[in-house]
Amino acid sequence: MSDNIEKLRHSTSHIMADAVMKLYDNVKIGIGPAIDNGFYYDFDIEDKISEDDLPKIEEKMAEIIHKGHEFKKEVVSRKEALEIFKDQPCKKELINEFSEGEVISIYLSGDFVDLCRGPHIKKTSDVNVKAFKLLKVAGAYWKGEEKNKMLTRIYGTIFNTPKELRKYIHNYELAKKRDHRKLGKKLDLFSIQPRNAGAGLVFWHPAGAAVRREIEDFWLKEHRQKGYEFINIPHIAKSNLWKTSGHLDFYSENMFPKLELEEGREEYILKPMNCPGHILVYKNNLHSYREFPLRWAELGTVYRYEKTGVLHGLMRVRGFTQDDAHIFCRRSQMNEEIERVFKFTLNILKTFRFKDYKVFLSTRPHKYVGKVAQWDLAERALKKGLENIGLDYEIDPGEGVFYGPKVDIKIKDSLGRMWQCSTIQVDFNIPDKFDMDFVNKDGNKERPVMIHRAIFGSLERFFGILIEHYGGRFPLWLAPVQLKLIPISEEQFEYCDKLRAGLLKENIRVSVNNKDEKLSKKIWQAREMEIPYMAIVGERELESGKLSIRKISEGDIGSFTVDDFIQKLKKEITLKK
RNA sequence: GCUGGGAUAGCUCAGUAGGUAGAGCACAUGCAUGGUAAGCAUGAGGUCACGGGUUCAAAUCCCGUUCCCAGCUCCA
Repeated sequence: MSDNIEKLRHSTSHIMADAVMKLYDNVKIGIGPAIDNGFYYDFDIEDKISEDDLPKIEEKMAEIIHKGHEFKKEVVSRKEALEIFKDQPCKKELINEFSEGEVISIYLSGDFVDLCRGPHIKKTSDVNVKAFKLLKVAGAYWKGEEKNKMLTRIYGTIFNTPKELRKYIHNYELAKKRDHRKLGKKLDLFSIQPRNAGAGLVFWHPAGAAVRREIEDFWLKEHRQKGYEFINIPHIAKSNLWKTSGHLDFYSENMFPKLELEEGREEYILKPMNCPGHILVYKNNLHSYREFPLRWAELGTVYRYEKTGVLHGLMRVRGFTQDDAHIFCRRSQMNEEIERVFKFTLNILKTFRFKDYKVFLSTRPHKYVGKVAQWDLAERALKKGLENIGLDYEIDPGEGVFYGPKVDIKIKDSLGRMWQCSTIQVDFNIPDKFDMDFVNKDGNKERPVMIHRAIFGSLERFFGILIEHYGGRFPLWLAPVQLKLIPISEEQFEYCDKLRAGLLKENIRVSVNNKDEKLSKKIWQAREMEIPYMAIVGERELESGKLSIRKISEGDIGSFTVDDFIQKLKKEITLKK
């Protein structure tokens, strides 16, 4: 965002606050910054504001804009500031947080005054009234803390010109069409059935499951090549396991209630993570340094009790499958393993043509287990790994897991919301808790380092991201149906069935449209379902043994013999284009 | 969980001075046998989210619950 547009947005948020204060009684103001794509302002207000009220506020803003008030900066003392904002508790709180000697400035525009660092545009009339729009109303905790009061937040946006505003709104509408929840229904990929099964529980329909299977196969092959072995663990285990791991103490609010069998017998717990299970496999044998590093992977399904308000399509669910792996190694191997995981991860993301992601290093949280020195060591190891492969990253302070710091890769959805997918976590603590060891060169027991990692994160979330990333038009290798056979009339139904059987043998996902419809409609239907290839089969094709092929992105691409076309498809599938 | 808005056919949605429900698509049947982006007709399909209340009468008004949407907080 350029400084210019940021100034404009921030200034417009002042104008909005001014308008709201003029329209409603007893308005207390929070903060009102510029953000990506717009601005917001938070209000503590007795009246309820709904989206229906926005036009009214916009009108008032237009009035203020037309008045052309100058934005004037004044530097004031703490005492003066407290006097100016004597009726504004949020502002007073902020003023009192200024350290001694820090410059406190206010900005005036007309009779509106705000505690503000600036900078601002010159005057309110520099805002083009046709280039701003208020977008939505939402609640937001004061200072972003759940224990604080919830304020009313109004979001808006502004651009330099009305044309840019229209473009933004247009793009936003287009982006909404890519929403995986919408496409999931349209393409019949999955469903979530709160009434019949429960919120946040995903049903993968045949089309969605076909994509998942393809992703899983790819994942499996890649991991095997990288020296991973696969294990499987049960979905429930006695609660003492979760006591040992620390989950009962540190993670219980995200866990489903315990499963009680008989009165007085031990309870069972539905796993919210896979690591304790993997550790039990480890601990069932004696290990030598010679085996290391051990890389154990599993597509492990976990269940987490998430608050209803956070559930979101496939992106945030209550039951999901992680492409989890745990690497057990010596300390001396740790750095190399971390680097390997980073490279592996980036490589896999590249296959799905992801380029636009952000990397975060999350450090020690408030609630943590273990010793600070070990945390520091783990954080340094991750940092070093990131730097060695030259990956740009941001620090996310206090966002680590309770047992260790992590590096996350977050990917944007169609509306720009970031979702954590890949994660790599270095853990010295759970090995401690489980008293894990291996025999070193000298015949002594030594504690292994554990690296937890997932590349997709969860298959559900990754699938959601993928649907939006491709806008529902999956590349051939992932497409639920790769080829639609379209007979022109009933005369070719039988021939198409035969063709289908042959193509299935070649591992092509193919289906026949045997509806009693016109050709043009069948083409339209296949396009609606984003099927990459169609083969039109009429009398001519039946006689010649050729297929008339249509590619979704290019239209009619001519005719091919069946064998040639199979080779063409297979080549494209292998290349994962 | 919190703030605001919602929940009507498989899907997208109409249905405000309270009077027991409609459209398009999809589905089934019939007609049409169609050559590269939606042929015509007919039919079937709904405890209007769930539970309570007000009323002679509730999809419609009120309360609660569940879930959904946009944010916030929290997370893969």
